[in-house]
Amino acid sequence: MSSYVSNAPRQELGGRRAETVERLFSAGAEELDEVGHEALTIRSVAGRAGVSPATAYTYFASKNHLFAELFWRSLVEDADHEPQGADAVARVQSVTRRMAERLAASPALAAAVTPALLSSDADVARLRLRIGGEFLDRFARALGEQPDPAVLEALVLAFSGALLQAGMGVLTYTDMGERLDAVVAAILEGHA
Amino acid sequence: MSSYVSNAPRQELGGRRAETVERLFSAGAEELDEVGHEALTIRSVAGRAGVSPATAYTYFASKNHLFAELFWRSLVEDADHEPQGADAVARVQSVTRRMAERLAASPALAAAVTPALLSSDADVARLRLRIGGEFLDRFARALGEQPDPAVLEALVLAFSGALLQAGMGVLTYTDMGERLDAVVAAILEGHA
DNA sequence: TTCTAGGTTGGACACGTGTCCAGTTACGTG
DNA sequence: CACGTAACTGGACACGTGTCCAACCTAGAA
Repeated sequence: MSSYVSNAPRQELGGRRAETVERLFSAGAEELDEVGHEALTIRSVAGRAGVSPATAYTYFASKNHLFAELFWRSLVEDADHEPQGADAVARVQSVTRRMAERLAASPALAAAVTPALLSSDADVARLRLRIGGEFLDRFARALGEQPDPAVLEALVLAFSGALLQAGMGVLTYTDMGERLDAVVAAILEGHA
Repeated sequence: MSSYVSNAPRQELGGRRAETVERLFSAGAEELDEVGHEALTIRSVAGRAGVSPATAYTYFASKNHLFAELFWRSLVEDADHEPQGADAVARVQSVTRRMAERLAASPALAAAVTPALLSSDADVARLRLRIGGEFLDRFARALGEQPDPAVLEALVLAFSGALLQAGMGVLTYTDMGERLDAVVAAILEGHA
């Protein structure tokens, strides 16, 4: 079942609904770092938001959709942040560092989103594409004019990989930042 | 609940059990590409293997554990394959190509394993580490002596990333092979 | 043959998921 | 104020998941 939120892109949803969805988002975020994504239930989120489960389900098709939506929000929240640094290496590193920091700051969300994005849910699929696009944009902007497509792709893949590894608990999100610095440098070496 | 299979590493399990588990593996693999990982049920696999669900659960802690175990098997099945090629680039590419081919050959398993490996299940966690180790080994071997650790890590991350993207359906597994060729070349450029 | 583990079984259990829909409540427009 | 519609509710539903355990086979040793 396809649900309301971000369903019709760019179309803000009206007054009452906006409030309800807002309350659901907050409740979701709180619940998430209180009990973690495993224990979180749409019903518990609904309860915390003072709303019935049925209502929650009109906004979010699934737990995974909620996670994806929360992640997307935290991503756009940070959209204004411009890559810092003189050369491409530094700029790309500033992007990965920034993302790693934000993930480290909300570990529960980070842990939730990786599996969530793999869901076959239609609403998740839509967000997945947007999120992927956003990553791509950020790297492209950091690289500057005429980026080598293979390099750009290598960066996106390495970053996704890091996300995956961290999601699996092989890497902590703070490690991730440091490791990616080296990886970025290695990838960009010889690509002035 | 921790289950039998690969629980005590290197310890083959005895006659009767070995047969049962074997039947479960085959049934699992068949079921997997007949109905896909979403629809697959431990109970249905048990049924197909001519075994009760309770029995199946003594071998596999969960659906995810089954997928991880199947993937691990398909990986070791291919362990003897040596990297081909004169230089590091070619050798690494032969590794990624090979993996991509195998994944393309069993798309259902590929689609199943990515989410499965993210499970917090203890049995899955164990396999996850082994699998990660295996990837690392293969790349290290392909790179030859004294590989630059950052390069090695970049490769592993890019590969995991590709796996993730393909798992999300952004990439087909056949695309994956080709794209990785370019990415590998880009990463290795300037690292003789 | 009888005994005894190791394996297997059936079936009930508690819980979570997402769906559905008839009925109720709140809002803003006339 | 009254009324229609948009939003919400409650509660039942079908289904899947993984757990548990007493009873039951079955093969091989005594």
